[in-house]
Amino acid sequence: MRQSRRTRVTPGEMEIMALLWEHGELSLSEAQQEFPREIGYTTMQTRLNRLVDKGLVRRSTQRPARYAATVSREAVSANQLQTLLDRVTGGQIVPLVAQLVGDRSLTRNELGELKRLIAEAEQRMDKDKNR
Amino acid sequence: MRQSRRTRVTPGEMEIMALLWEHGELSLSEAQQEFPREIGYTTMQTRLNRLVDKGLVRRSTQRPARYAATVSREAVSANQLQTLLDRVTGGQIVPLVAQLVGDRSLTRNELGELKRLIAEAEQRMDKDKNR
DNA sequence: TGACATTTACGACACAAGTCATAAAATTTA
DNA sequence: TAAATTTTATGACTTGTGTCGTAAATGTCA
Repeated sequence: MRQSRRTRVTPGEMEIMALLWEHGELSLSEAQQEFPREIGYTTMQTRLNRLVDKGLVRRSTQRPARYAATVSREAVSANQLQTLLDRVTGGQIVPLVAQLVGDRSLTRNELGELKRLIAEAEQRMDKDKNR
Repeated sequence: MRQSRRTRVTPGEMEIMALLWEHGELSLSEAQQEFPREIGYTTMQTRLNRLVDKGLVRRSTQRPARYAATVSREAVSANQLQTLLDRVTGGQIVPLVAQLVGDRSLTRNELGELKRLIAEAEQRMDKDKNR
């Protein structure tokens, strides 16, 4: 899990990361154009460079430099989820899921998928046991 | 749900809110002493006052003023969970739960509780249907 | 009441993050 | 190759948050 411990990513930084995760490598000008909002060219430049300083983005050496994420969306998501989990329920999953399914009305289909997820987890558990 | 839409709470602010949620009303000096880390008296003062400015904390008028949270832990948690949900899976619950149960090994007991949660949600759904 | 302690009001400084302007350097094109 | 365009490097300003110091106001007690 490398040095990823210090993966503190602000909402604003997430915007940029999301862009790179979606499009892959982007040049500065491409990044500016693909960005969902209006944003100054040099603003995008600064933000990308700061992400590079943090090690979350890599900049190629070729002439029109290309920027790409160095961490996966999954890794960052997992990290944020864990942080929230710790803060909201002290790391306990059940209460979090309770809040999740309790606060909104799920479709029958979603409920079915959740059941399937749990069944799979049980199977994995049985498998481990028999190993 | 009032104007709570703008409940953006930074990690640092959460520390203070957690303190108030746990202990209820606190005076400034109490807050400083109960705080898990060493923190300057006036630092705590500033942080509490800024939270008051934001409307997340209320300050009483009595002499040694008492500070108390104006929003519940549940409300803020729900808000943060929703934000994460939107960012990580575009608001879809199933993938989020998948990541949750997939990344770690749950106990048989936890799995049982999760099944119960889902069963309850199904019952609520049936109830609505028959109403 | 006068001294000591606590509480409060203010202001200051640092750093991270968002915003962008300007100008130098490199590349493209006429 | 010279002009126009694009890319890059710097620096600046702003806001929000964390950290305190100082001093005035208020409260307590001998």
